[in-house]
Amino acid sequence: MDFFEQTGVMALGSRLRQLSDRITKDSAKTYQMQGLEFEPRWFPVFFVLSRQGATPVSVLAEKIGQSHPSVSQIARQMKKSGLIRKQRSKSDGRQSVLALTEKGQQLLGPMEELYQHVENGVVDLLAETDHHIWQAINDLEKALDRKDLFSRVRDFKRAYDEQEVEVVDFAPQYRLDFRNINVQWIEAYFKMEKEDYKTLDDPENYILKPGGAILMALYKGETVGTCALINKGEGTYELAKMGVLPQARGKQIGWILGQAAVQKARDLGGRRLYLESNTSLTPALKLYYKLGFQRIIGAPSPYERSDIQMELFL
Amino acid sequence: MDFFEQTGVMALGSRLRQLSDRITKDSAKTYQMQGLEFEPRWFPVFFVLSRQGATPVSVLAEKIGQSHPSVSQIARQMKKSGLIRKQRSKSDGRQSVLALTEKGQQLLGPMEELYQHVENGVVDLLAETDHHIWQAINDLEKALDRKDLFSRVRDFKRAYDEQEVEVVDFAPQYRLDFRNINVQWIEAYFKMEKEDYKTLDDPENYILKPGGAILMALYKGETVGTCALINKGEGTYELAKMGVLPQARGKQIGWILGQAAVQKARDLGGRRLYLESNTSLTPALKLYYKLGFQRIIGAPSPYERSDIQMELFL
DNA sequence: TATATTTGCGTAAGCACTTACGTAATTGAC
DNA sequence: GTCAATTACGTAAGTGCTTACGCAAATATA
Repeated sequence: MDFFEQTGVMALGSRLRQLSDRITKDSAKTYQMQGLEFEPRWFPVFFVLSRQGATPVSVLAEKIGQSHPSVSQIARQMKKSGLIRKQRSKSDGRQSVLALTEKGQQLLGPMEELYQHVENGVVDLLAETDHHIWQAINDLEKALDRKDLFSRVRDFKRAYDEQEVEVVDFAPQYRLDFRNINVQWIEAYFKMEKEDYKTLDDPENYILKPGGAILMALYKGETVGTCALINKGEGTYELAKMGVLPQARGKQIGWILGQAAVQKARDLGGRRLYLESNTSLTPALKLYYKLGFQRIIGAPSPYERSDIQMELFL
Repeated sequence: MDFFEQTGVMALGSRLRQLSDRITKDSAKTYQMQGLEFEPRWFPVFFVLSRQGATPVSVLAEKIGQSHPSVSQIARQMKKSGLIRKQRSKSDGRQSVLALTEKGQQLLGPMEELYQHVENGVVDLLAETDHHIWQAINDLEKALDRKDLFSRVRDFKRAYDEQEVEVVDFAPQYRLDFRNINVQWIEAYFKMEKEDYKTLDDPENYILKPGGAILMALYKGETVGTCALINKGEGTYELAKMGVLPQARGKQIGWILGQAAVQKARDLGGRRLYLESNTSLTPALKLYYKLGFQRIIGAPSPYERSDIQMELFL
């Protein structure tokens, strides 16, 4: 299986499944050999019932680490085979309590014997390995419990992306990018309004000259996002024209850009940031909350698409 | 998951599956995070196609260690997503050759980046474990390739059973067992014949006195099988009345009993063993062949159920 | 005490594989 | 060259799990 050597760890899930299938298939054969009409998937339930006696479905599910429908299905099969009995709990009418029948009890002997053979077989098998799978799985599960694989990968990606993202001040060569990025997102969700054309076509006069600012986000040197601060007087700036290209989403660019904008507003001597948005843009709103903005009511808006307003005191 | 600590290794298959599911689920999230519309199960196929270029379905299946229908299904999904192209091979009209499309090629960049993040995440994860899962799986698979789990377990069971089986000579207290075991199997497959009653009801006079022998097999002290040698004169003995109780099957009792019978025939000075059976009793015939018997034709039979005759020179 | 919420569990459907099976193309045997 | 055997692969159905959903019983809240 040198395929897995090449892919490294990307196909770990696939590989574990193959191993699991292989071992489950062999288990099935051992039951048959022992003359037992018993399926490998029943084992966890059987085991718990044999040690604990009658147990409700949900408790079983929790103990064996599977979902309750799984236990429910196993129960149906085992009941059909006459190994278990199912009863409503008297103390709690919702619970369905499973217990071994006579026939189920009779399996205990041959089962114990089989455990012994399997134990021996596995010891024999593991004697040939340098690295102990059982402990390795234990260690792995504990490590995953502490922090799952996704979170670990995500953190590495974030660190990588952050290092590739750069926020720079507006310069004439960005005029077209500034316009395009904004047109892109506005047209994706709404319609361009008169107000939009004014500022996007001539940002120097409408934003910069009155004491505002424009920031550009670069990812690996490419312009992928932008936002503007519009001077509203009395220390208030409006955070507006904030957009990130769809192909660059998921790289924390909005977050980095947003933080830079807040800092820029402070640098400009601002005391309060203000923005207008639309409740349908949930990811954007989440970002604003994360940046510290809070919802306010009132104040008339020049944008038709605005149905929520927020502010942040610096 | 202290459940698995208790079951030991019996639920290894189940446990590996849970691990696999857990990791696959996390993988799916990493693709999403990277902004890729890509499913974990596609990865092996994608990987091979990206390294090797166009490849037929069966070759892919072999390389990634899955069945060809699995590749076929993955191919359908990936084609629907526009990542691959499917073409009949020109050199072999049966083959369906898969290759990445333009869109598929475009995934290569982001994918490579993701590999890096996942690699980092996994290294981070494994740094917390004392036992290395990757090597452990490698070792385990190699050990399974040498001899699979079932064979190992089976061998331990055989050794155990053999040690629990004892073959003893007939004694008066076995008269009922001898009769019952034979009636049991004869009635399960055929009908009792007059000849049967004679020998089963009075084995001393019909078998032992004329110079024959009867062996009883005991499993953990219980009588579970029997067979008889009937003296036919001129150094020929008939192996007959051989039966093992159904609940004791799969413990090599027939084999042990058969070997003992052959040895007993030699001890009695026999030169040739002879038997009659029925072609519908395949497990029995397999045993006889294994003991060294060969099929012969001719010779009249007193049994109606006999349709095959075999002999073995001692 | 009524009512909303939560809990237990069954059914249905989905997912990532598998085996079983059918069909068409190729190869081998004579 | 013909015909049987083999090979490639698609579809269908099965397996061992999952999530989604709905109903009824129990519990919390007012």
